[in-house]
Amino acid sequence: MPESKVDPVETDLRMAQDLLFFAYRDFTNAADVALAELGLGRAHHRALHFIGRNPGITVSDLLGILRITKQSLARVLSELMERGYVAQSPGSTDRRQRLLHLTGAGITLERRLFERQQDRLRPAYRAAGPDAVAGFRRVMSGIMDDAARAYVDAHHAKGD
Amino acid sequence: MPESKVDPVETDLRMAQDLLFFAYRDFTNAADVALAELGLGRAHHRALHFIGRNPGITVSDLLGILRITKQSLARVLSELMERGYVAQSPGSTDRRQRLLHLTGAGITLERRLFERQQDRLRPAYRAAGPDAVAGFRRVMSGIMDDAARAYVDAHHAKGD
DNA sequence: GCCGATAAGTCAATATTACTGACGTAATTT
DNA sequence: AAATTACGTCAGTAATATTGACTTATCGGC
Repeated sequence: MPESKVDPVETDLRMAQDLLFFAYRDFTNAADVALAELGLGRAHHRALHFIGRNPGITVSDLLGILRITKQSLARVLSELMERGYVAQSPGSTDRRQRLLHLTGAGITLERRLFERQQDRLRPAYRAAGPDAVAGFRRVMSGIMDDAARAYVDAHHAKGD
Repeated sequence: MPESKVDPVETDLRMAQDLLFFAYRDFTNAADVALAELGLGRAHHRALHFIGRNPGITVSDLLGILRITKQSLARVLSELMERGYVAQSPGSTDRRQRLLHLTGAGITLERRLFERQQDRLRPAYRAAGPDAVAGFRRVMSGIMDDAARAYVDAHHAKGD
């Protein structure tokens, strides 16, 4: 593979800065209207997403994914629990743990937010085609750090 | 192109949520250490980037790109001007405008921040290869809105 | 069974980034 | 001359994040 020796030129990397800024801005914006109706923000959406994708996740594992402080997460989590979107249950082997999961209402809300993001994502994927999507995956995986890449690999294994 | 009829399945779209979160998180984090040393934040970096890529940009055009309010930008811009990273000059045809550009120090700082992001981007691009990068571009362009796509197309035309 | 380490929650204070709405000034357009 | 535009600014507020210290309950090793 001779292309792996070709150094990406600076203009390519400049473009990537723009792509990441705009795509992330508009992708996250997609769910904002639905969130604002409920008085919730993006931090709540992120928590809902990762709890929904990882039912029974511990607080410390969630902290490790989000990379925010315990205090920042505590506010978001207690609001989500007050409103009945998230519930806790003590760990079966380790009772210090409070395993997090979405309630029925939480699943419904998370799905609604996901649908708004699908509206942006689905046309982009269809227009770009499967090969482009595979390339997108490879580049995005390469940008994130090792721990994040391990998470993605574990959750979205090839034959999954 | 039969693949354009294939609907992306939900697991693909779920993966995209993870990819966007982690790649954006780690990409933006890359410049944070250098920013923190100077007491600056990501908002300052974003302004430096778009002024640097668009010398002479007007305040309202910059507002349209960043999609923040005038007040949020004002604070960031005045800090950057106080510290001598950004300067203004009146528009030649329309003297109401304050055209923004980086000073020598601003160019140096922006380049330093860019280098930290290159450290993440360059290995990802090299490992993924040119075809993957092209796919990455197509998908990311598809996710952003029309105005953002027009900006990217104008700034990074095929034969550029 | 004791004891250090761990999981989680909490308190207090603060910073960054963002928002809304209103108002003022200068320059341009009609 | 009047309306509009570009920019700046003031006041108040909200969401998200931070650091540091402290408590409670539980676990694991000795």
